[in-house]
Amino acid sequence: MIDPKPKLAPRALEAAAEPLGEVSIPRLYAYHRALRQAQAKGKTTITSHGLAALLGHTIASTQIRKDLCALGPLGRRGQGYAIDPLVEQLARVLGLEHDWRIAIIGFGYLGHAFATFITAREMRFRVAAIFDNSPAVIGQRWQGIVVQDVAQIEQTVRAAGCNIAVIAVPAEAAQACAERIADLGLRAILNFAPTPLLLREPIIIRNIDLAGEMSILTHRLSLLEA
Amino acid sequence: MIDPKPKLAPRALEAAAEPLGEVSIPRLYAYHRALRQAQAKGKTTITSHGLAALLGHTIASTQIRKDLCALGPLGRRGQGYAIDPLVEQLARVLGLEHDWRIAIIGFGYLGHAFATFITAREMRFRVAAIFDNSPAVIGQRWQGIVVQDVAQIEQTVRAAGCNIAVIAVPAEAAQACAERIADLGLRAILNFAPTPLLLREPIIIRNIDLAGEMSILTHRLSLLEA
DNA sequence: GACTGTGAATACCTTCACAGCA
DNA sequence: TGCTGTGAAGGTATTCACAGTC
Repeated sequence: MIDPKPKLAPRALEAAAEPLGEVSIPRLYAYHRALRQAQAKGKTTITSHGLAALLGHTIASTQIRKDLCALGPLGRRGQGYAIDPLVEQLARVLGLEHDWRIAIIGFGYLGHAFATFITAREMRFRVAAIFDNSPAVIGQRWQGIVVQDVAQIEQTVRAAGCNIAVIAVPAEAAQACAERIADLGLRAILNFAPTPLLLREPIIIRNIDLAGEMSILTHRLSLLEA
Repeated sequence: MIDPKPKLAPRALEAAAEPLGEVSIPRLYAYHRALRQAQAKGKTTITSHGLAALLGHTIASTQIRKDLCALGPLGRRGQGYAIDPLVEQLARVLGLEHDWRIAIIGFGYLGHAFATFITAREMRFRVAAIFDNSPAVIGQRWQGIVVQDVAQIEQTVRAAGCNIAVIAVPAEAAQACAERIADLGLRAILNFAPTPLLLREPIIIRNIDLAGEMSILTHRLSLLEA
């Protein structure tokens, strides 16, 4: 008999491995964003080509169909997709139904910028606690939230019921912050510090490496000049 | 992230080197960063395993060798790599030899944070012009640079000799900014606005989609709960 | 005819295994 | 023995081609 499942790489130790590719998620989010705009304009159906056009053809319509097809039977052949159920299903898959409570650690310009940015666009993301270690910053208010001393992380994060941490501290301090966050039982970190976070627990980590992004630009620019 | 996947005529790369994979560049940058730290500690040689350890084993040593091997004959079998020439070659490939002059468009929290962050770590990146459209911000100074009205982009960017633009304006304004930048002849954009930029010229674009990154976290968190 | 859904083909990336060299 | 360099294998993501449906 033929073995139906030779799959599964020795990846992180998660119970149910995701059936959905990591790279497709940001695309799904982009679809969601574009479709809500279409919704707001009163549109009720759309084709994969139409959606590609909304996205400036940065994603091929074939790719869009593949992605959406993986979420279930959402389209009608010959017709296109009904937008409402599509948006709903995307929100479900992306986990946008919950309200997420974010702890921001490090409230310099970056932490500040992130807080402002993420709450401006997405109602589902709520900043629930803010920490810094500078006396000049501790005690400040941002949208009614008082910036706490990082020493308070354990009590405050627990009390505020945070489930996502954003690390926006200098590289030297990031690892220690991450460990405390992990010990608290949080399972997701967005890390702006240009250093890898090493944790024993199975934490979901996304690194945003601004200097790394710049290096892609400079690399390709210098190729152009050659 | 959701970059157009620059098919682009590969003739642009020409004699320089074989097409270096897009994904490898941030890794090369991470090597560069780690190796400079090792340099600062007085180390002069390192093995691929040693470098992997410096990176917290987030990258396999095999991968490191593959990446470095693509840059030329840099290691000595049985010995390891001499750090100095390695750092030098990495800097060359990444385009870190030039001084890059950055124009920041949109000087809200995000633009401000980016300016501070990128100049703090990397001497090669210099902020050369800053723009905003808010009267409250125009005229402010940041490290000696006066924030200009966005209406001044054409004159100022040219005069300042900028070669990279960072777009940190609201989504609605991003496309127009990008077009003006492209018309000015700049060839690289780092875009924080959550909208695809559509340009006729072959511009190198990197999108940083903060909400998209968050959606990856929420997606995987909701899988864990299931 | 128009559009979705999907196996097959392709391109790309990473890991493995080991040859080559100090 | 220890380590780099590299072809081959294994996986994953994207594109193609077309069958299926309205």
